[in-house]
Amino acid sequence: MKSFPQRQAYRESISNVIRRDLITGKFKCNEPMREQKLATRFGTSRGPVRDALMQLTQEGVLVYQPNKGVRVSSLLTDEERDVVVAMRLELEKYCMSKFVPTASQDDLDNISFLLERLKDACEVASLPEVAENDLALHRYWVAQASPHLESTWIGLSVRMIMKYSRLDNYEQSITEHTRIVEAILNRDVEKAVYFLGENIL
Amino acid sequence: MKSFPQRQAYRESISNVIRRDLITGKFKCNEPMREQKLATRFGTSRGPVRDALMQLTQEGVLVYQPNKGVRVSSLLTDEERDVVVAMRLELEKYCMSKFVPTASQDDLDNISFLLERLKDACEVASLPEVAENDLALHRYWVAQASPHLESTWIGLSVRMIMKYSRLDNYEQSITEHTRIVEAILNRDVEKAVYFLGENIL
DNA sequence: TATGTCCGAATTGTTAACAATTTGTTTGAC
DNA sequence: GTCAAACAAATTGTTAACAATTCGGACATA
Repeated sequence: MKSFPQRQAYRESISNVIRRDLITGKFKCNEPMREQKLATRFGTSRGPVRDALMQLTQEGVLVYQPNKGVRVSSLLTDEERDVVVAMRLELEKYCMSKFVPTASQDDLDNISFLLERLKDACEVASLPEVAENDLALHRYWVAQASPHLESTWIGLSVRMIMKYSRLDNYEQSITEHTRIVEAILNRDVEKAVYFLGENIL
Repeated sequence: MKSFPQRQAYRESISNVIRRDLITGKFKCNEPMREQKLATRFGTSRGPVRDALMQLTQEGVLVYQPNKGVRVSSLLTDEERDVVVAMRLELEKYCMSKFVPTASQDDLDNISFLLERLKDACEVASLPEVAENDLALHRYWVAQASPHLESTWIGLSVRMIMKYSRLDNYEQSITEHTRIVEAILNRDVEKAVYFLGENIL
C-alpha cells in the first residue's frame, strides 16, 4: 500500500466520510449541506469543510449555488447513467490492460488483500463496507495505471453507484471480482478486461 | 444566455483565468502555484485562490501534495489522451443527440452567436481566444443537455487541449464547427453527431 | 384573504492572523 | 571539502472574526 503523509489533510478525510455517507444514502436528494453543522461534526472550522464540499461538487455529487452553498445533487437519469458507465468502462479497461502486464508482486498481493476485504464485507452484508471496498479495489488498478485519471474515475464511479447499484447482490459481486482478480494474478489481460466489462454496468 | 448572479464568486472567475493561462501554456509543467502570488495578482486574499486551485486540481490540470501546495500537472501520455478523447466523445455525442431535438430558438441563436465569436477569434489567429471560444461553444450543448455532466466534461476537455491541440489550424476549426452548427440548425442529429466525431480527436 | 415590505436570524463569502510544515542556508565538526 | 545539525525564511494549513447575502416571519395595507 501507499503510505500517506503523516498528517493527512482534513479536506481529504472529510470528503471521504461525506462521500461514503452520500453513497449509502445518508442524505436526501437536494438536501442542503450546512457548513457549520459539518464543521462541528468533524471538530474543525468551516475552512476544511468548505474545501471538502467543493471537491465533492467538482466530482458532481454535490451542486453549488453562489451565496446558497451546496446541496446534494439529483440522481443521474437512466440515459446519463449509461453514458457514465460507458466512460468509466473505457477508462478502466485502459487501466486494466496497462496494469496487468506491469503489476509488481506487491501489487498482486495488495489486490488479493483488497479482494479478501471485499469478500468479508459481502459476508457481513454491510452495504457501506461493500461499496467502500468495491471502489477501493477498482481504484487500485486505476491509480497504479494512471494517476492522471484517478480523480475523473472517482467522480464517475461514485455517481454511477449512487444512481443504482447492483451492490446489494453480494454473491454476484464476490464471483465477479474473484474472476477479475484471478485473471490479473494469471497475467491474463484479455480475461481481466472481459470480466471487468461484465462487472461494470 | 444564462444570467449569472450579480456577483459571481471569486473562485469561479479566478479558476477561469488560471485555466485559460494553463491552456495557453503560460505556466511550465510541474511549476508550483504560489497562493500568495496569485492572491495579490487577483487582488483577493488566499482563501478564494485556494478554492480555485482545488477546483482545478479536481479537474486534473493541477496536482496537490499535502503541505506542498499544488503544481501544474504533467501532460497526459498519448495513450491517456486517446482514452480521454473517447470519453469526451461519448459524453458529447449523447449531449448533442439530446440537445438538437429539444433546442429552443434562443439556444439556436446562442449557438450561432458563439460560432461567430469563434470565427472572429480564428480570423485574428489569437490562440487563447480560439481555445476559449471553442470550449464555450461545445460547453453550450453540454450544459443544456446535461448539467450533471458539465464538470466532468470540463476536466476532460481542458486536459485534452493541453496535451495537443489542433486549435492552431484555424481554418479547419472554422469549417468543422460551421458544419456542426449548420447541422444543429437543421435539426439533423445524425449529421451533427457525425461532424462532432470528426472535430473531437 | 392576498400581497408586499421590513426586519432579524441563519448562512455563506472573505479576510487577516496565527500555527505547522517544508525548504534553503549557514555553521561547525571531522 | 563533505556531511550533518541547527537556524531562518518561505509556504501551506487552520482558525476565528467580520462582511454580505439569503431566507422566513411579522406586520401593515389594500
